[in-house]
Amino acid sequence: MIELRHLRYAVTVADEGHMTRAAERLGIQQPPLSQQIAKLEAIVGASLFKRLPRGVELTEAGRTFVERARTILHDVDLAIEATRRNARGEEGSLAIGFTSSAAFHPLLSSAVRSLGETSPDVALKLEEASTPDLIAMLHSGLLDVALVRSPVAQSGGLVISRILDEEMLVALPDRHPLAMPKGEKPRRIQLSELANEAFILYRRPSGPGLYDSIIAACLAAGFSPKIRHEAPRLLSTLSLVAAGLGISIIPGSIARLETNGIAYLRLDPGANLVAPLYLARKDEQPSGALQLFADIVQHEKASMKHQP
Amino acid sequence: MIELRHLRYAVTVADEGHMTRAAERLGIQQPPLSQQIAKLEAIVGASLFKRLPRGVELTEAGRTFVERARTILHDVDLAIEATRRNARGEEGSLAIGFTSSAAFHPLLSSAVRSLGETSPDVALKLEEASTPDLIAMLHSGLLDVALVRSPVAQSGGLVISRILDEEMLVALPDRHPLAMPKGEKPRRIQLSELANEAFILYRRPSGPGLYDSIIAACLAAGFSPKIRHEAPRLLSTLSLVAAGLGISIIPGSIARLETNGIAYLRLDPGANLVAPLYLARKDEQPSGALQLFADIVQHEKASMKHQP
DNA sequence: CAGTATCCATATGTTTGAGATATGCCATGA
DNA sequence: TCATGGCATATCTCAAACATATGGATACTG
Repeated sequence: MIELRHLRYAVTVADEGHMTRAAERLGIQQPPLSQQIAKLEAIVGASLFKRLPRGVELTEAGRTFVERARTILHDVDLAIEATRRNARGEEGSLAIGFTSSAAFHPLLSSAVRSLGETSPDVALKLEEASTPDLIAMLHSGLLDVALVRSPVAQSGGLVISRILDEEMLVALPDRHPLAMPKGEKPRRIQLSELANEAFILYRRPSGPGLYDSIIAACLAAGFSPKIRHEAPRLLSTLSLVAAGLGISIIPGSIARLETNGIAYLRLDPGANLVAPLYLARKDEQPSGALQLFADIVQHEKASMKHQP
Repeated sequence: MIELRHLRYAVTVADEGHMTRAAERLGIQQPPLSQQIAKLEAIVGASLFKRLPRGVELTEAGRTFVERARTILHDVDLAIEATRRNARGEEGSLAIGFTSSAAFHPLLSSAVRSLGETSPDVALKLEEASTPDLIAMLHSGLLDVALVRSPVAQSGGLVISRILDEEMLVALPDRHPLAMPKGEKPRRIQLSELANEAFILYRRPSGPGLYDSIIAACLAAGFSPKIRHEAPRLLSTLSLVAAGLGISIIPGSIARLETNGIAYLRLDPGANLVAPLYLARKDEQPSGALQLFADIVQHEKASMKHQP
């Protein structure tokens, strides 16, 4: 059976035109090289070299063979290198999913940007979907990784890592009595102060999310929130708040998107309400690109923590 | 060092998704296959397979590697096949040289035609030159084979094989007294009958050829031929004969080219004058195409001998 | 839930073939 | 004519591929 060793030997003998010198280059003695070339000629079923009194010369069939052998050896090197690059996350593909509430977190955008800069040959696919859809896509292999807001059901076979907790803010119409006039020192509001407010919450029709966390926190504060409106899209909640139809509680990263007509109040730490961000992936060895992305996410998170 | 064996093993494991079945296909036991895959992963420096409870699955890096491995293995098969085809004379190149007096022999044209039909992928190069030039081109490798009319000097390193002897004919103006009127039974002429004729011979400025053979035969017949004209091209001799300026002696194969105004007489066998045809090539193992051509020449010659 | 089956990895022994060494054969060069 | 160059052949050694035995982990079945 032909091996790459045979190709390396034939190419080197052809280059040297001299078996003894070729053997030296190859780090073996001349008799085994002579034998291996003879074996190769038997495998191929053709004479590749003319044995001359002083050295050897390729036959025409030998020229045909050595030319292709050279290309094959080069392709082998390329195959190894491409595989290594892929394993290092320098090339390949990565399908990243996220919920709408995770979409606006700067960590996602900075990590994606950083990955793009670090590994321009990695093909990225971004997918926004609900948490259950994201989980299903992870299981089916349509996604490699997903950023979600809650630890999820059907997480068997997945690794769900809590990346960070994001502060939740109270969004209320800027003319709301609780809204601080400009110039006044901002204070942290107690959740219980919202007991009589009309709530506008964003709720996905399927599966859990921040919605349930907010409900749970209100109950813990001693009241059942009056949910007057449920918006089908996250940004719709802010529009309704701006229109004066009620208040909402949203992750801090979203606050930056819409400030017109809306005032944002921070909650008292006792409210114990945060918007966690989870990174979910399959519980198996990750691809190079996925490993790199996870590393970048950790790195970007650490960078954000130390910003003023 | 990576070998084709590793590529074959990886591709088969990938195809089966199961090491034990892959080992069966490869004709080895499962433990050595597992070890060889591990060695390959060490050589490449990346994990190629995820080990699952039931079988294995390619990693993304593994997919990159196996895809290229598959191509490489196919290219190896192509390299072997192309080399075999070349060695069999089914592809490659052949540079054939011939003297002007050999050019018109039907053996050359039929052999070239036959080679073209047998091996359409052999690139042919035909070259007409003088005998010394042909010999020099053989030595320098510009030609692979040459058809010449005389055994040559500086033939060291060459194999000169006499292929056949071609009959020489006397060419004379059709109104020449020696020319038979149409209808009369043709007879063979004695060389000596030409003692008083004006000879027109084709002589190349350099080197021997049929010229010297003709001179020698005339001397053997008891006279020195009166050479009135020497033509620079072989066909010129026939033109001069047709013009009535003298007679010539030419190889029989050329007689078919020009019959207008010329009568051809056969010589008495005692004239001992023939136009030999030699095949000259380097004294080393021939390429596939050259070997095939030589075989075809022998075969065509045998075919011609048995034609009426 | 315990026993069994599946399937790959590890440990150890055997066999094979690549490579080393010694030497032969042939052509060239001095 | 003899020495040298250079590849081929003969024989031996040992590294590595492979076989066998077994282990470890997970899934399946009764």
